[in-house]
Amino acid sequence: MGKRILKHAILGLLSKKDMSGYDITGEFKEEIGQFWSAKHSQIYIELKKLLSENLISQYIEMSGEKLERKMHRLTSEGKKELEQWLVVPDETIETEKDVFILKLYFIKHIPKDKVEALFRNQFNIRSAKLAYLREQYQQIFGEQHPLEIDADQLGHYFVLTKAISREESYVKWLEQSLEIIKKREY
Amino acid sequence: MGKRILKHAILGLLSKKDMSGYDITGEFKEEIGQFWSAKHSQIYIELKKLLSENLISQYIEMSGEKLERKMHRLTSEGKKELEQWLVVPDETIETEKDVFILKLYFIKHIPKDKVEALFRNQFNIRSAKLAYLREQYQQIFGEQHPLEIDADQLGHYFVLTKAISREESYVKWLEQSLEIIKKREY
DNA sequence: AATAAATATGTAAACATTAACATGTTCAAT
DNA sequence: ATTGAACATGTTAATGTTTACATATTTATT
Repeated sequence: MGKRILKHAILGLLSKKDMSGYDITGEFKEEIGQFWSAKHSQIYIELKKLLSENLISQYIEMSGEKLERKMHRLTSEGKKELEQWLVVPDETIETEKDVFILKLYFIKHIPKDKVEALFRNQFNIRSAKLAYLREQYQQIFGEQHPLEIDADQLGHYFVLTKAISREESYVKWLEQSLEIIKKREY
Repeated sequence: MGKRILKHAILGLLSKKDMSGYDITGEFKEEIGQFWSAKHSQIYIELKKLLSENLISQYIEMSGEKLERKMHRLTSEGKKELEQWLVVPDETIETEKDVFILKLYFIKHIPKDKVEALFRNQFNIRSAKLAYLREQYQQIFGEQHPLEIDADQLGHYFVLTKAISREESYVKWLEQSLEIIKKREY
């Protein structure tokens, strides 16, 4: 990190439509949250920074009589910044941190029954995630062929298929590994 | 984060053998670095913290005449702390951040030729990583059957197979997705 | 003998992230 | 009418992480 990813993630989200900080917080709870996310406390601060950098502008929309929604819109500068960032290839890959696998590296110090419990827990969480992602896919793309997907939806398509692929691979590996654990005298 | 993962990662590494800060830094450049890593600046500070918490002890080993290696060893308290941490199932999964996929979500704003360049770049990096991991696997486990692997090596086996599985899935998805990009008018 | 790479440890500043604190509005259900 | 959930925005403190600064030794190569 240290590369202002959140800055550009927000610029990207705002390139789709104007949003409030609350909206952006919500986006990170949807599919893109599988690959980047942030808490509202960080988002409001980043929005301020982007305003002071003139990459976005702000206007107020009212929800009812008193409740303000501070909406944000990309400036032409912001759009330029986003487009420049998007085309730069990343030479290195950051560590995709995974505490479960880290723990497994130290399996020697985990009693066999606890290992099985850890595996089952991880299997349940990952399976649930996979089911959710597949449901999302069905709802949005149904039986649509990838070549027929609207250009506006292509980013969404790739994110969803990537997330599904990641979880399928994870679940499959969990099943295979648990089998090994069970079969071994340990 | 905010859950002292590095603390426990270091305790775990020290459970295998006594190590210096430099050694630990090196470990995070090996396979376990696929799932957790830290820079030496963070590690030396964490070691100090662990010392003050009495979870590790320190002694000096000399490399030559003047060059000190400050070795660290788990205390019984440290071992207990590690064992307790290992068996706690994690209820939530942290976002596995991936800047490439984040960028892809905003593909609408990337010119087609640049998209292909980004894909090729990612393909090259991921393929190289996969090749390295497979080589490691061959060197360490060869044609050995998982049921015959030494208990001491089991953690290593799972970390390596998980990393390989992750990269295989990634590369496959990259190939399929690039095919779609190429076939579409975009 | 000189040099570069690897070994070895540390600190400081900047930046990123989370958790907790803090407040108020609107909408839906009872 | 009340209550709870969702909507909405912010700040502060603590923690985690990276980058850059800083220094010195040992080993292998030329």
